[in-house]
Amino acid sequence: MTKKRVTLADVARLAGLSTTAASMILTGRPDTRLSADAHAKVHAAAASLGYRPNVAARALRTDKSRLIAFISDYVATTRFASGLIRGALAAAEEAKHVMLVLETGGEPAREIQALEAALDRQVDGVIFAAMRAREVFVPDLPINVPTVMLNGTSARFPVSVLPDEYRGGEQAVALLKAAGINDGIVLLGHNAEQEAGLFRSESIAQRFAGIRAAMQSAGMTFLAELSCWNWEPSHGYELTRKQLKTARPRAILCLNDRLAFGAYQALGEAGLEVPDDVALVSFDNDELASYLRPGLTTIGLPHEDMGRRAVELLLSDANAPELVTMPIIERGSLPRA
Amino acid sequence: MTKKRVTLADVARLAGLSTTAASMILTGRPDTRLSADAHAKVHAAAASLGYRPNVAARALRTDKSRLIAFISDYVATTRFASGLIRGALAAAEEAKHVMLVLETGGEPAREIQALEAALDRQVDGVIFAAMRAREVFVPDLPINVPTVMLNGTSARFPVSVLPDEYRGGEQAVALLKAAGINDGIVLLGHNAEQEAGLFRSESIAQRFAGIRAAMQSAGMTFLAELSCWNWEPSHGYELTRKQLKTARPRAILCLNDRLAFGAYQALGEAGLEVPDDVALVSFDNDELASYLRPGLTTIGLPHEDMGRRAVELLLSDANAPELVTMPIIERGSLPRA
DNA sequence: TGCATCTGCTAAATGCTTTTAGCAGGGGGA
DNA sequence: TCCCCCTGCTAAAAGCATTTAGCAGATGCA
Repeated sequence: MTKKRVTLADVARLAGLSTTAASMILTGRPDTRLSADAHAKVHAAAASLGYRPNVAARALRTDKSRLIAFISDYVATTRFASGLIRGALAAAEEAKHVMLVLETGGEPAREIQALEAALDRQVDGVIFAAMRAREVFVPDLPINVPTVMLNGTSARFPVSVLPDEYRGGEQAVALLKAAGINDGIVLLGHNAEQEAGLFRSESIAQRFAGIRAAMQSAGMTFLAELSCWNWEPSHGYELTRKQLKTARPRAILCLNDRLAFGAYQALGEAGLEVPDDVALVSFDNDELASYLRPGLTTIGLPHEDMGRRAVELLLSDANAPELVTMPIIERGSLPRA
Repeated sequence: MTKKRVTLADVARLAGLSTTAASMILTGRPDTRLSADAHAKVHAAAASLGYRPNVAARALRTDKSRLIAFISDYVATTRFASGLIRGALAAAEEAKHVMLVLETGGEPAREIQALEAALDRQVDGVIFAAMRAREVFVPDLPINVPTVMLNGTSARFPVSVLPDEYRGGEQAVALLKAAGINDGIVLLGHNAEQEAGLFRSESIAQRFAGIRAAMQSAGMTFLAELSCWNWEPSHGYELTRKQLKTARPRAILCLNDRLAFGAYQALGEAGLEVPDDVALVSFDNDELASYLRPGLTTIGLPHEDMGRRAVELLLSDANAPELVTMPIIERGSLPRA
């Protein structure tokens, strides 16, 4: 069980060459002058011994660890944004890197610890991921490796990966229009006047902005704008129920799928059919959206793509922020045009 | 930006002592004979220089990396079992370890690569996590660090962490009985006769076994057992609809929350009230369960606890499997007794 | 005074790989 | 013949921390 590790020296000895030669051959150096015979012998020896390099020793010498730190507030923790990790993991694997994941709960003390733990391990780069897109607190430690902000921004690190919410907002409105719905639309989750002083996140602000711009340029206005701070199913349910008592909308533009879920419940209770009586569009492409009947058409948060992109940017030393486009997931909650 | 790292030698120099002394003091060795004065000087020097040990160098010498590998098939990837990671991450952090997460999609080639990547980095232990509890394939490589199976089992590694499904099954039945429901119960998701030759997983088999044992010892029988292989909302919906055409059950025991979700939809369409017309109990405590109205009472999968437990066992060199109890999450889908 | 023991500390080896500097021998050109 | 260059390879240093073995001086005891 506790066999000694086989080291490069063992390989070299078996091959009858120096460790220098073995190292050069196994790391695939290009400009070496070692003979084909030497190559063959070293590879054979390595294979027969089952040699695996000691990454710690290599890291010590080269200062490269093929390790990426993924530091997030709640991403791993919450099923909601886990697509970010999934994409990052996949891209890291393709680039033959490995990912250290650290969760901080958004607490500064833990953020410092996480970053220190990562830096101590000579990570080749760090990704700061936020569950909800926002200005992220980054501990004030010297970081001398590439850094990218995922689903968040930081004044200190310019390269970030965010969903293109503005266009997403526009698309939601476009979907309604394409379905022939021009009025009787209720916006569920936000009321510009009531929430005037409040700020959710830059990303959500973009979503609003895209929606409003598209509405305006199409000459459309909302029948009502229903505000609530938390976007949970129960709020969607209550707000929709209340709305139904005053005027039945032709469509509901929901600011996320959980609100839409609540709206479905209220609509169902009222005996209203989706999409014929009232249509819905929403945002996020939460798992829920596909469970609903009929399925909810929604502008998806491209978490997985974003995660991928983050490690790609990290590894390519990019230096500009990137917006990734939100996919339109058409299901059955809008009438066919 | 690219300042040289400060090394132990720098600290020692500033403190006017040897690196030996600095090392001993900073690692907090117990039986050293260094003076209080020396301790103070070294700590002061380390603090003023912002010294951080080079983990690679330390790992090289000590063969300990304070790194745990979390190798899973689909856990990080799927929001479903992400609680496993969450718990593991939290426990690792408490134990001042850091977690490498690797995802394999259940593909042997990737599993080998993941394990090699982990072993190359001198991890102090590895956790093999499976999304669905099952006999897990573990690559046939020499592993000379503690290993625990999380939500799965392996003949090679005896220590595993599994949910106590048998008791969970019993509890679900007990809940029904406690609510005064003794008959008219349909089991949604499994039919013992029809699925005779089929095997889902040991864990699910335990769930069935617990249910049957409890039914039998209470002298109860099912009104019907509805079989379907995949436990998605749409199946729950269809099966429940069909059942409603022949006989209305007093209660539905759903094998997971997604099936229950589908059942709610069918019940709603039929104008039936939960829990007064028909009651439901289910398994998993999926996020969905709390969104339903009324909330779904369910026997939860204790993923987070399991994840925690896995790293605790790993770090304590345990050698026996462990069953973690499934919590009863009471919401509103059963009548109050 | 002489010897053993303790106190407080350090030199040097060690872990494994990468990389720099350079060696030995053969061939070509003058 | 002499010198230079090329080929194919290696010795040794470097990277940073931990750990073993042991040294110098002080103290205790007879």
